[in-house]
Amino acid sequence: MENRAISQAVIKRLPRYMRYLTEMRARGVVRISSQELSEQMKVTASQIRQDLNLFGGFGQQGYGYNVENLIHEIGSILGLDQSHDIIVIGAGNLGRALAGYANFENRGLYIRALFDIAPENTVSQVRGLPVYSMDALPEYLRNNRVDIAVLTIPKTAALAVAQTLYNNGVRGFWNFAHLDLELPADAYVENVHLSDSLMQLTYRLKHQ
Amino acid sequence: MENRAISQAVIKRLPRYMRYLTEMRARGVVRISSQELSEQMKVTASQIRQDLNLFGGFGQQGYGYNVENLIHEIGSILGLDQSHDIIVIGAGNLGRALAGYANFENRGLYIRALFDIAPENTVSQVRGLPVYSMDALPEYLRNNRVDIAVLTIPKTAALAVAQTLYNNGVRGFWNFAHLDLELPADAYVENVHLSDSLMQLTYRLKHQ
DNA sequence: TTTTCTTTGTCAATCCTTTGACAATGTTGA
DNA sequence: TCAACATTGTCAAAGGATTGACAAAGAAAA
Repeated sequence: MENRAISQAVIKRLPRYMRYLTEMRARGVVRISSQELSEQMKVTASQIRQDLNLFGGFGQQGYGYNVENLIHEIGSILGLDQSHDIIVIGAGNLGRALAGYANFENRGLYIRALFDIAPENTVSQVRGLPVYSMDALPEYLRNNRVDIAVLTIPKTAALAVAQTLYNNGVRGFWNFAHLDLELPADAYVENVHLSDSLMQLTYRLKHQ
Repeated sequence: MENRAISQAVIKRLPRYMRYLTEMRARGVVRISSQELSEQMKVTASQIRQDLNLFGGFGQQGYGYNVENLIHEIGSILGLDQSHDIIVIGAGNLGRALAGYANFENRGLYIRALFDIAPENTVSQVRGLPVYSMDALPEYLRNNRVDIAVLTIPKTAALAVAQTLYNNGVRGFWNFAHLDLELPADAYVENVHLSDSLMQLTYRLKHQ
């Protein structure tokens, strides 16, 4: 696709554009100028135009951007034009919460199964999704495509499980365990540290 | 405390320092140089020294930093030296997952209660925490201190609930609803958009 | 003690990101 | 069809963040 290096800052903003545009489309908005969008999103119009232009000119002088088209383009940039098969490791509250996200499927993100070490969790089902024992993981990986594994397990278990997944071809990791996962360079790990974000809040409560 | 403006970038890094240092302390590490820490955290030593110096000199030339002391100092910067009373609005899987975080209490973060609109959820209990009906919220707020409200409710309900909370004195909001909450300037809102982070992962899977 | 070594705190240079400005271009209305 | 208008795409300037370098300060060793 594009060849210039896109900065992390820009990539982080794309899903946010997506959210606002999808919201607008739901309200029946057909076209939008960078100026209007910037007012709603509380960013500069210049930044929006600059960001979008990194990927090609999606707008039209004198007109603005077509909302539907822009959603399509940004979705394609984000890889949401192709479907992703996802499994969740750890069927605790967090794992079940993520597996239950209703909107993922609209974006081609399909949760296929959950895995858990505790027998009590392997009996029931979440949203009709199968919950398997961890023992069944290697075999599952041999027989099923998995693009992304969501890790909602304790940090003590995370690295070993991630390595098993990696060795069986999984390259996308959405990690909620409390450590920064380190895997070979061809694996893509998104570490989510929820408590880090809470601490930013306590910082601001104290200082502002 | 300090008077210079601290950039958002720095504040985001503080909890990460905290994590690595706590981990080290658990392994019995007593002192650490910015050089060693930088190697483990994969950042530059210069950045660590620069960050810490914004808040005062916690190190000692020729020695480095005392791990215990540094944890204490960063904790204080982050406001973890004072206790925070927290309630969770929405007792679904996500709300229960956050209410169940074991490590919060070590940091002075006390989850006091959950609230939910659905009767089925108000009967049971999470970790011994009371789960109240949403109707009971205004009265609870009149009788109890609440520093932070965690919102794990649908975006359609989020703004109205947040305004009720704000009007009853709550100023900290950890928002998981799929919208950017807008409240008066003296409220501190930390918006967490989990699906945004997943999309960064799909971006990288597609492009790298 | 004294010397050598280590490592911080800090400054300036570099690098990256954001913003403002405007020519180019297509839209809209007459 | 043409003139007036709106808005993009893009460039350069301004603003922030990160890095490298080194003097100052204390630790460790002799």
